[in-house]
Amino acid sequence: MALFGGIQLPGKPDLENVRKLDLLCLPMISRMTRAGVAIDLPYLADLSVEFGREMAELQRDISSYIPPDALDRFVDASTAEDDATGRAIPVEINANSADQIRVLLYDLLRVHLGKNIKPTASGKLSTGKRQLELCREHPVVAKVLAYREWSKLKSAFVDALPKLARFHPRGASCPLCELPHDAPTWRLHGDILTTRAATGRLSMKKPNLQQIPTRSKIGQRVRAAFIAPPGKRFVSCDFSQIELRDLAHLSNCSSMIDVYLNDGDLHDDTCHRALGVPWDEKPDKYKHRMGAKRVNFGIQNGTTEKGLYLQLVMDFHANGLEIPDWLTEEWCKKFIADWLESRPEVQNYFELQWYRARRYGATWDAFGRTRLIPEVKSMHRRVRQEGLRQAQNLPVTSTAAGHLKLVMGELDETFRRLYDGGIYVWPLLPVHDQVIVEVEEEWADTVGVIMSDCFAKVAHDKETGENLWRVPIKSDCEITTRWQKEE
DNA sequence: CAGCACGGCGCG
DNA sequence: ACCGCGCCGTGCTG
Repeated sequence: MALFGGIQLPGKPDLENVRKLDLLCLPMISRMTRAGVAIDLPYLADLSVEFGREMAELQRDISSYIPPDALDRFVDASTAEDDATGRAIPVEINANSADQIRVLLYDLLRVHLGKNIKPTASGKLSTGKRQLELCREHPVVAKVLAYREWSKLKSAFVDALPKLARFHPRGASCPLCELPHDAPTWRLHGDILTTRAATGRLSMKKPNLQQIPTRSKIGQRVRAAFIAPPGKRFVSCDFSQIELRDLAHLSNCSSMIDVYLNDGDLHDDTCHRALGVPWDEKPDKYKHRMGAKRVNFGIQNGTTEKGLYLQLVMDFHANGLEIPDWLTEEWCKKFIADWLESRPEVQNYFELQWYRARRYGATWDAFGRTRLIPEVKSMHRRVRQEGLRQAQNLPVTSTAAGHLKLVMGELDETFRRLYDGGIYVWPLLPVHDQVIVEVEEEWADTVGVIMSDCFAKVAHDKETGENLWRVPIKSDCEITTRWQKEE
């Protein structure tokens, strides 16, 4: 019994097995780092100008809400000198400053009145997104949130990425990346770190290409700056709901396993089981499915009713909808309780992790990767509960991370064979549950099939072909010219 | 000027 | 008071 590379499923701490797993993906990581990914600098330059204009306008709008008698609280030192000359001081709030936003929203405009705004660690009222979403009635709040989105995307990506790009000169074999390319290009080569995350995940820095925007409309425009060079395609393959499939397997939850065996939809299943939607009715996209999705993904992290509530408030706003009457913290509490009650094996499995954390001071995943959890012995309740959530989360996240390392190891071998046959596949990025490669257009479909197949068989015994998981593992594949959703 | 903590937020 | 990361700007300190 063995997976690719002789990896075992010991189900108990196993350092040697994990060492082998971690070494498997190093060759591909080395190739990824050297290849880098091409980026469209002129396009980003345009975005920078446009984003800057949007920010300036919003900053003016926000500043116009400052009460006249409070203007002096927002004068910064560089403009204050004008006072002596008797000229009018141009007062603008620095919308990047949480302190200034806090003063404007809470001290001056009192937008939080009647709302339950929680303080941050240091005791000040939080101006975070989750809190501001509760005060959206006041028009200035929406402006602040909009400003934050443009600002984040501009500073962290649009303006930051070009500074890290390296120039690749024209050449049959570029000395930088060893990648044959006809046109000169700029490419980003982030460092891929293998020993950073407590969960065994890979992380990335300078830049971290695992955090390139994708969720928002504007984010998609940033992501479009990543391009496949002329004549090439991106092939991106990801596991479908791998963490939920792993949770089903690890907890041996019969109802979740049934859903996946029948190629069903877990979110709909949750609507029926925990929300009481009759089995012959189709769940409503917003009333049922949105919440079901949130709980399905949140449950493994020990989400609270408050957390779920705030999350759903944000979901409704993101879809331009009013908060419905039935959405309360009480409702969320019952939802979470019903979820766990209808899937008792999962509740059981979580309790097993808590037990391990308390008894052994550690939890471990399917491959034997172990994480110490000293927090569970803390004097402080908050810290203890933090430890329990970590213990609960680890096996799922860590097992899923192991799956990705397995496919990276196996694909690297496959790609080397293809290379010998004249097909050049260049792995570019690992993104937690997916691998992105660059390949000549004519081979994109072939490579997509090869990758999908490798992903789907990640848990198969490499000698017998038997699926060692209690659920089928599925994958999705996309072929694109830019790193964004097509059309 | 560099380094740091903090609040905040991008991704899975 | 939802897990895991890395990175931004602010505001303070040495």
